[in-house]
Amino acid sequence: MKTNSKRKIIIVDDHLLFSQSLELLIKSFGDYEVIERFENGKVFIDYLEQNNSTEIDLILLDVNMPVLDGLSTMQWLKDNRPDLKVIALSVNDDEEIIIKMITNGAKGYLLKDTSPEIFKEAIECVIEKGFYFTELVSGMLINKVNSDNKKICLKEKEIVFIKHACTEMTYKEIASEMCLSPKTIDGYRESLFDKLEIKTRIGLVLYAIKHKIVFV
Amino acid sequence: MKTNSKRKIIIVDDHLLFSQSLELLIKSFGDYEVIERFENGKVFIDYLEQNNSTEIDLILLDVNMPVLDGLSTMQWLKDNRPDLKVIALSVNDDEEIIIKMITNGAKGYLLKDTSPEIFKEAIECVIEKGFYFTELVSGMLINKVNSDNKKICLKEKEIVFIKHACTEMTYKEIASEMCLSPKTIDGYRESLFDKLEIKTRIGLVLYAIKHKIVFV
DNA sequence: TCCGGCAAGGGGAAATATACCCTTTTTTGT
DNA sequence: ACAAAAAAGGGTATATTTCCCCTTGCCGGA
Repeated sequence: MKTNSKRKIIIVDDHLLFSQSLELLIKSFGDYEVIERFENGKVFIDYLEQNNSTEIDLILLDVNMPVLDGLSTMQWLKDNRPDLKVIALSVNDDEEIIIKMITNGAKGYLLKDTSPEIFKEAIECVIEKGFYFTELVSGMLINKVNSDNKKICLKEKEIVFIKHACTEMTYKEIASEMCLSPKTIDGYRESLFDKLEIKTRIGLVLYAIKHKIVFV
Repeated sequence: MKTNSKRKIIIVDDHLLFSQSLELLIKSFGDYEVIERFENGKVFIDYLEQNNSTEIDLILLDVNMPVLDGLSTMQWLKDNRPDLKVIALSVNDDEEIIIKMITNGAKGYLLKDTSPEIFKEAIECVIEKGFYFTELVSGMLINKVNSDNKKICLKEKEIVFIKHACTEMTYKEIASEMCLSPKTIDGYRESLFDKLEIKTRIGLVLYAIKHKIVFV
């Protein structure tokens, strides 16, 4: 199966220190070569569009990047190059992101505090067998399919309202900002309190921040 | 000045992929060797206490680590080993953290998306001249000394109150929780609104989260 | 030592803002 | 055309915010 040429890997990561260092690490494994490095999803996609016939064995994709992040890049890959194998790399173990990366086709998800040995194993595994999941990730997948039935879904208007609720505006001001009656806003509030199992606007703010609806 | 032996560097970073890769990068520069790597501040300090006479030319210290983070480690170094030169490494440019790292004696602060060339320059500069600051960091330092006069300082009771305010408790409940009259709580609230230039409890919650008084 | 100031803790009262419940009108999808 | 949402209103009870005042204790200067 394997030819005498080395496996071709691409790194997409905005942390230049990391990506350049990682290239050295990968080289030290012997069987691999890093053919390209990109500092965000945008330049990587540009490259793919220019060079759509290049042979690529594996992509190491950082999740947190400027311009075009790992998730958006993964979504593009799912639609345009589902043949490419991707291992997502990230510093955080945010369940939501991990699930999304995998449902968009990532073949593995590694934290950056993974040991080089595991890392090497993951690369080999994805290239040979097609996937590699750590216990952390498998656990999340199982956890997800079990709790997927009662997922809370917020409508667009509700999201807008929540964002406004996370400011010092009064409900009355929010209503006029959204061109709705204060009473309608009152309705949004009440149904959200019910849905999210909270009792006060403070609870709503905490929920919004925790679930990354608003950023601080 | 320089002997024929290489400069001795220690890396403290929980991202094993990064730290091992970085070691390779540093080696590739030629003049340096990584004599030890640690995965958090605690094990690093343990090492220092066991080997207090080891010659160390430079420490590369990650800011975000489990167990004992970069800031706490820096504080320990300031008190116990102010002779050691440290370059802080981080993915985020949080002004507060940067300032704190530097006031605790860090000789440089680099983002992980720094290019390897700048990185090499920073290492050389810190070892030879004693410090290296990027424009980003210098800008923050200037910005800081200009606004340092009106620094907000919160008292312990106020902090406790703020933490309670970031829950769904009413002020009355907070008062009884803190064994104070609701009126006293009202006084805290009013003076904080004034001090922090906010108008509502929502503003207080946002302030608390932004300034890491409470965590979400 | 006395006195003024100041900070912490507490109070009254009034104006808004929030929260909750229930009903009516309008839109919308099919 | 009809049921289901969405939008809006009425009314009321609490909570929050604002403003001004009072006591007590402590500390530093005259």
